[in-house]
Amino acid sequence: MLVATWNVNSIRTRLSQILDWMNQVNPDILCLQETKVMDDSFPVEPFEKLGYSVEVYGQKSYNGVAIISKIKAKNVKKGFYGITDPDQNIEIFLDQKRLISAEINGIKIINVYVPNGSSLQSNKFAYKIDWLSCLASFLDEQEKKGEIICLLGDFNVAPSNLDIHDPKKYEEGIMASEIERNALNNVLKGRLIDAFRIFEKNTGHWSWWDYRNNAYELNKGWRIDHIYISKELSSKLKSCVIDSSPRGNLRPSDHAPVMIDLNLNDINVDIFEDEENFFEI
DNA sequence: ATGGCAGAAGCATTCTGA
Repeated sequence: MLVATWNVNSIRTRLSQILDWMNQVNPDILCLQETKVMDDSFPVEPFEKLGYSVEVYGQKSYNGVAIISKIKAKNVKKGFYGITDPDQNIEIFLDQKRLISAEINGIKIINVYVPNGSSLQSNKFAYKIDWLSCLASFLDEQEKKGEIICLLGDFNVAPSNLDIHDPKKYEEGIMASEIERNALNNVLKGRLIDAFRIFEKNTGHWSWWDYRNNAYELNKGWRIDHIYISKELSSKLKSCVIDSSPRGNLRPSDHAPVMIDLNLNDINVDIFEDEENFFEI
């Protein structure tokens, strides 16, 4: 089962590129971020023609997430919900559509578009840290329910200096600061694994290249789009790749898709049954 | 330190992103 994430930076502008990519790659689940469109304007039909079901949670101009899947998603939820931590106030996050979750093949798919934060001095940075704190509480609730998780999307955080083309230049800057990395690690809490790092230990692999300064041509990128999976799923993980080729398209998104392949041959497979073969982090 | 490039809204230019 192929599960992919892609910040497409406008579904309407990128539609033909997304369909082309889906025809080539044939993903089972594609999670999109920055769709930038209200739900009633989302181009659902082209995906349905390809045999996919579409779930959207969008707004005008900014943000917006979607889950596109061959198997219809169950228990679709939009935004944060079910958080019991009294310190969290989800009301303040309602106006920005950044999270959609659903059950597919017994796996809880959580598709996120984490706020960028602008700069460490900005109010938006505090919002980013608060949003990640709320996401941690949200994951706590999923863990309580015993959910098998695939948390994926645009995190706007490079987890380590290996994930930045010039870490010295961006040291303690936005997407690279210790505060953001700690906030992300507090979401993961060791219960979720970075699928990409199971296979690749070296630097030089990016999922985002700035539109400016010829960053893609110079391969000056960052790895900020991630797929995190429950430990229970790690024995089912066959691969995790970043497909940088769409970044070379005419009028590309500034992000590339990231994809995992899970070995779920039978939709009724009990994913709890062989837990003896975990990868080490 | 700043801008650079791109998309949306809307029709000139501003806001936002990363």
